[in-house]
Amino acid sequence: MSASLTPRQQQILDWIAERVRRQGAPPTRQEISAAFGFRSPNAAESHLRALAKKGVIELDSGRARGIRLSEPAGVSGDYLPLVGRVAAGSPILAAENVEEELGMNGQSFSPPAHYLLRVRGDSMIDAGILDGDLLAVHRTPEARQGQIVVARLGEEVTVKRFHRRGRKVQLRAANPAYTAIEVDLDQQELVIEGLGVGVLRRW
Amino acid sequence: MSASLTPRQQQILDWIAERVRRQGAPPTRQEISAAFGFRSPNAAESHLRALAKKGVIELDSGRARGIRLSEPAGVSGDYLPLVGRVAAGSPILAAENVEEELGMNGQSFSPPAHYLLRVRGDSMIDAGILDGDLLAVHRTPEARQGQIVVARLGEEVTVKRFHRRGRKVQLRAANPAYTAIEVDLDQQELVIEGLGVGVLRRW
DNA sequence: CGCGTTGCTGTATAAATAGACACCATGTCA
DNA sequence: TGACATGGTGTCTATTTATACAGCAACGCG
Repeated sequence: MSASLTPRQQQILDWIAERVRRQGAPPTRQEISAAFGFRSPNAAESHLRALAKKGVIELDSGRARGIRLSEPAGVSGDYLPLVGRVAAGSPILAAENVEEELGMNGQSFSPPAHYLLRVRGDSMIDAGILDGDLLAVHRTPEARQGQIVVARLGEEVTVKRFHRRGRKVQLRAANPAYTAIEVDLDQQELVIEGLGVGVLRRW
Repeated sequence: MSASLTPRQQQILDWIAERVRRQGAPPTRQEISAAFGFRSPNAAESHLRALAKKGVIELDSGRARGIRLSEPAGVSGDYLPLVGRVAAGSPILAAENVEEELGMNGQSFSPPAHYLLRVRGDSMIDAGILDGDLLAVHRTPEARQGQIVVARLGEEVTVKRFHRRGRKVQLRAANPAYTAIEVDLDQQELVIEGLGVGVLRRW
C-alpha cells in the first residue's frame, strides 16, 4: 500500500510525530527546516509532499501547521487493540484486523482482557451486548458452561454462550429470535478463541 | 486544583480538546469564533486568556495554533475515577464517592469521559445499560434532546434520557416499567452533571 | 542516454494568524 | 459606590506560515 520511506523521510516523519506528541501541534515548514538545519523552508515542503504522496501524512492546504499523521503513532503500553471485522482465515490479532488501539489497561478486567472485538448483530442483546459494542476478550481455549465465548467455526468468528454435553457443543445466542448452533466436535472444528470478560460501548 | 471554569469556559475548553484529538492540531482564534458564532476573533482571544489564567491551557505567544492543553484534554491522565454511590449532597467527584481508579484513558470516548459512574437498577435496560454497569460520563451542563444524562434532582443523582419542552424537562427511563420524571424548572432545581458517552461492563 | 526521484539552496509573496486597541453590557463582590 | 470578571462586537496590523518558482547535484532505471 504505502511505499516504504527513505531513511531521511522516516527520520523526518519520526521527528514530526515526536513534535505532535510533545507539543500538541504539528510543526511549520520553517520549524522542520530549523530542526534539520535546512537553509530553505522549501526543503521541508518537498519532504512533506513526498510523505503525503506516500500516504503517511495528510496536508491541509492553506492552514498553518496543517500536517496530520495518517496513523497516530505512539503505542506505548497500556493499549488494547480493537479488532473489527475478522478477515476470513486470518488470526484474530493479525494487523489487518486491528482498527485502532484504545487507551485502556486490560487489567481493568478480570481475568485480564487481551483485546477488544467489535460485535456485529443483535444476537446477544439479552446479555446487554448491542450491535457495535466492543467485547473485551481474554485469550484462552478453555470455556465453562454458560460463559460468553469468542468461537471460530470454519471461517466465521462468532460471539455466543458456550454449552457442552460430551462431544457436542451448543453455541447459544442471547436472543429468542435466534436458534442455537449445534456443533459435533467429531465432525467440525471448533476453536475457542477467548472468553468475554466485559463490554465497552462508545456513543 | 485548577480554579473552576465557568460553563462557557468549560464548553470552549472541551471543544478545543476535541479539536486537538480529532484534527491533531489546536484551533486558531477565528476557528473558535466560527464554531461558537462569535463575530470577533477577539472573543476567542479573551476566552483563551481566561483559560490560560486559570491554568488549564498554555499559550505560546506569536505562534499559529499556539494553544497547549495543560492536562491533555482536561483529563488527568490514564486513569478514570469510578464513582459508586453518590453521598447525598456531595459533589459527584468528591473523594468519598470514588471507589477505584480504572486504568483507562478518557480519550477512548468522544467527547472524552471524565469519570465512570456505577448505574444502579434496571431503568435503562432498553438502552443496553444493566444494573451494575459503569457509565462513562463527560462533564458538561449541556444536554440535547434524547441524550443520556447524569442529572441531579435535589439530593438524588439519576441516569435518564433528557427531553425538554420550554421550562419543563422530562427524564425518561429506557424501560416501560418506569414512568418518566417530570421537572418544572421554575419549581425544582435540576442540575445536569454530565453526558453519558459510553458504557463499561466487567464480568 | 534521458527521465524520474531524492535532497537540497534561495527568493518571493499571498494568505493565515495572533493579538493590540477601543468599546459595551451584565453581574458580583466588598 | 467602585473595582473587577465575564462575555461579547469591531477594526487594524505585524508576524507567521504555506507555497509557488527557479535552480543544482547525485543516483538508479530501462
